[in-house]
Amino acid sequence: MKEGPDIAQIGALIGDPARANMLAALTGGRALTATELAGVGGITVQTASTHLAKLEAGGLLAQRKQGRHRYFTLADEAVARLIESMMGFAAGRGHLRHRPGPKEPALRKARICYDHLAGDYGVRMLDSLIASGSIDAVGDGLALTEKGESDLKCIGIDAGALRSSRRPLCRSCLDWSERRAHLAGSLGKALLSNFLDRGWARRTAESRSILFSPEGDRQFLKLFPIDA
Amino acid sequence: MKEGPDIAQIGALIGDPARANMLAALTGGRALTATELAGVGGITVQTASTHLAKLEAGGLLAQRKQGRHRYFTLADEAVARLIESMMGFAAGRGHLRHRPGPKEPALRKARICYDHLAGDYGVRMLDSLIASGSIDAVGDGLALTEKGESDLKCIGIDAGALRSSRRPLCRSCLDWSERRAHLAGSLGKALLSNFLDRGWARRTAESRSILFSPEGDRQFLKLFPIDA
DNA sequence: GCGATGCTTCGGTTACGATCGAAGTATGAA
DNA sequence: TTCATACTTCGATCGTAACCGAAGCATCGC
Repeated sequence: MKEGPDIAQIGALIGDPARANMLAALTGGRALTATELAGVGGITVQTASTHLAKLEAGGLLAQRKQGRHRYFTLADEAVARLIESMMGFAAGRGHLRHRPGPKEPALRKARICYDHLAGDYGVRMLDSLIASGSIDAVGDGLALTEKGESDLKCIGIDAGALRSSRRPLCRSCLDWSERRAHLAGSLGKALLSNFLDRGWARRTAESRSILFSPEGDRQFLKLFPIDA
Repeated sequence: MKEGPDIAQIGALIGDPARANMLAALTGGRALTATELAGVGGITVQTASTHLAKLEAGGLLAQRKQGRHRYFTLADEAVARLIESMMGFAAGRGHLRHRPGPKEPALRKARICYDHLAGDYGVRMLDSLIASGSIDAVGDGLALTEKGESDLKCIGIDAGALRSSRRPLCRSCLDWSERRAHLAGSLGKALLSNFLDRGWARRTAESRSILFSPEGDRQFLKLFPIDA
């Protein structure tokens, strides 16, 4: 009965709480050192080291040596998608690790998902882009319209350049907190970078949450209105 | 750092080889008894029983008592999608459990994926539907066109009726053997049922593969041509 | 009622892997 | 060179969970 690919291997890799925590932290897109990841996982560096070696051997992580540090990241976007999709699934089943805590509200409002904006703001942005006719939604799929392309140019995003990369321009990503889609892909990444560059928002040190400044908040809500 | 849903729990559930085998077998869509699943997992019934209880407690399985049998199925389509997406991921990383065996070719040609057609034939069918303008593909999304709706009516499928269900009509599902999309959703299910009803193909007892009769093969290839 | 079948629960064994202390390697700083 | 930092490897411990035999329920056929 051994048919098809081996999902048990990956399942087991993700199945350890310490490893799952590390992977979730890396979904934040930032490269982290072994010591930082040990903190995230609640274990010593030695243990973390063996975990990280396993994750790398399993193809989930990539590492980059830099001086005496070793920075770990998710191997590629596919890993990030897998983790996020499992989070979405888990959230739907009520497999929550804890009761809503203090940091939760900020996370639900806006957080980073690999390299793009997620949470309430991420969902709102996509809704608004669809409502304004900048993005076409067909089923699960998303496509940038001509109107969208010219609108984006106004805020300084060149969709044509993004299109040349092998990565899909628009991709929908299921949000585990909102249970609705937000915008991923290279366009999602470009938009978030744009907000950060403008100083509308900034990433936080240890968490995945994105903090908007009062002014950035105002601008964002103006740029992506929601009709009643 | 405990942020978000608990993916470790589901990872661990899928992470055991015996459980992974059972889940993969249930992706075949057929309801299986505990004894059958024990065989699939290569373990005794006692062990299988505890595994199944865990999977049910985790929300991955549903069971239905019928006489002295107990039939297990995946809890819902979301579970099937999760499993298939993990298979796609695993296949992409080369996490294969074994060298291609004797049953492989049949599986690659046509197999069942929860309740719709996958494998080479599944991919071909979707390609053909898109090429003929029956289905619109935008990004990852799929939508049935008016032409598609009337074409389907000719072979006896009422898309309007399917639309009334809560389940999406068209959904793309990544094929782990072909690494390309095939058609899922209620329409995917309806098409496969149609082929089975017509006697073009039949399911096999223990495997996920779908066997086409010579006549069914001819009809299928005629109905879903591929342009050079 | 009886025995047979399908499945679960209990008890005990076993093995694997997560864990950490301690020692070893590499890089940087002084 | 010497010390400090970042990380890995080694070795040993410990817990958990997978596993099966045997016994316990439930349901069917007779």
